[in-house]
Amino acid sequence: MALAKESPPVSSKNGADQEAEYRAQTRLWLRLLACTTLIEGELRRRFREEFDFTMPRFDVLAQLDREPSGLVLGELPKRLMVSAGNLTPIVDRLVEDGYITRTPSTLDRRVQIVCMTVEGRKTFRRMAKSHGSWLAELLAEFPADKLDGLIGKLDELKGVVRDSLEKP
Amino acid sequence: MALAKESPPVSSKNGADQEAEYRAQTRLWLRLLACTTLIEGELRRRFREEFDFTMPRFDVLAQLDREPSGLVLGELPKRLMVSAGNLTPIVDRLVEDGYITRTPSTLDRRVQIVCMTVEGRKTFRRMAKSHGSWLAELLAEFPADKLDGLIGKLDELKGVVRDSLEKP
DNA sequence: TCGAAATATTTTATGCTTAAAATAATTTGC
DNA sequence: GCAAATTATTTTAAGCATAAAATATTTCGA
Repeated sequence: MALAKESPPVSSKNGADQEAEYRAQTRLWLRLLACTTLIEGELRRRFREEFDFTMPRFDVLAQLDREPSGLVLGELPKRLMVSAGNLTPIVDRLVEDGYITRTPSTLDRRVQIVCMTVEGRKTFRRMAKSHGSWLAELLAEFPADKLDGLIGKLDELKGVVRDSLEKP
Repeated sequence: MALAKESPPVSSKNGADQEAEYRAQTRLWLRLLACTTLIEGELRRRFREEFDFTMPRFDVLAQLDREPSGLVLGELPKRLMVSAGNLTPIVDRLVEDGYITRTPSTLDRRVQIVCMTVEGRKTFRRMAKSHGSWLAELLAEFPADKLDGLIGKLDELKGVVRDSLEKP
């Protein structure tokens, strides 16, 4: 039913219609992407307008906020699911701006520890509060009793995708 | 129950715990972002490895595939939810590579019509088939009977977010 | 112990993305 | 008709993202 809404399957001469097999999965992906793009764009805009900040910078601070004693630099790319090279200039600037510190480990000179400063923590907490309220506002009309259900389904989705990526 | 899993609410001296009010929405956003990031990364990787192509380029072709007579250039940023300036170099390169044409309108010299070439359509169809099968593979373990339900919930989510963005 | 493999991080090249300003053409209001 | 507003598109500047190569350090193995 919902499957045929956008464009009806076209029967192929060669038997099975490959395209139709993929349709539901493709539709799911397009919806997921649309939701994420919409929300991300609005969050980005607000971060810029209200705090002259970016989401990737906020994401780094969010990781460090939960680690009072700091994090090994190499943990950040893993947790944030971005490449290591990507983080270098972002961390550079957060250090320059005084939000975090970057300290070489005395045990292993390849390793560095990044840690939020007091000032950084203060700024982060303020932004995090706004971030939460922006989301609450954007999603206000989504039925509250369906929130947990959707979260659960997305958890499941994340699990199957991750499994699929790890196995082959 | 699921609400308190990641980090338990901390009661505030000032009465209501603001953070707790936002928690469910924030969790939803983080799941959404995680799913999208996982899938997008894998699709990007495969596009590059298999076709030496990028997703933004594929997205432009996907729009044009449905428009045999082409599209006014200005329609693309709207449909793809990206800025106009963003598309300029992407369209430039697709023209250079012979996948699409860009023709100035005779009626209004500000306007240009973009249209897929025969070669472009052939290439796109080939990539689209792979794209569908990659998604089918990534999502294979997601229960088929829950697919439409999740799509529907995401449609609803998209609706409420869009409404929230249009009104204020 | 000393050369090779492994690990942590940065650099480089390329491409996407935005916002804001610039350019060019058309339409509107007087 | 013609100046001003509008519309379509490109340019610019800044930042994010990746992959691949480079650098520096440590660990491992013969």
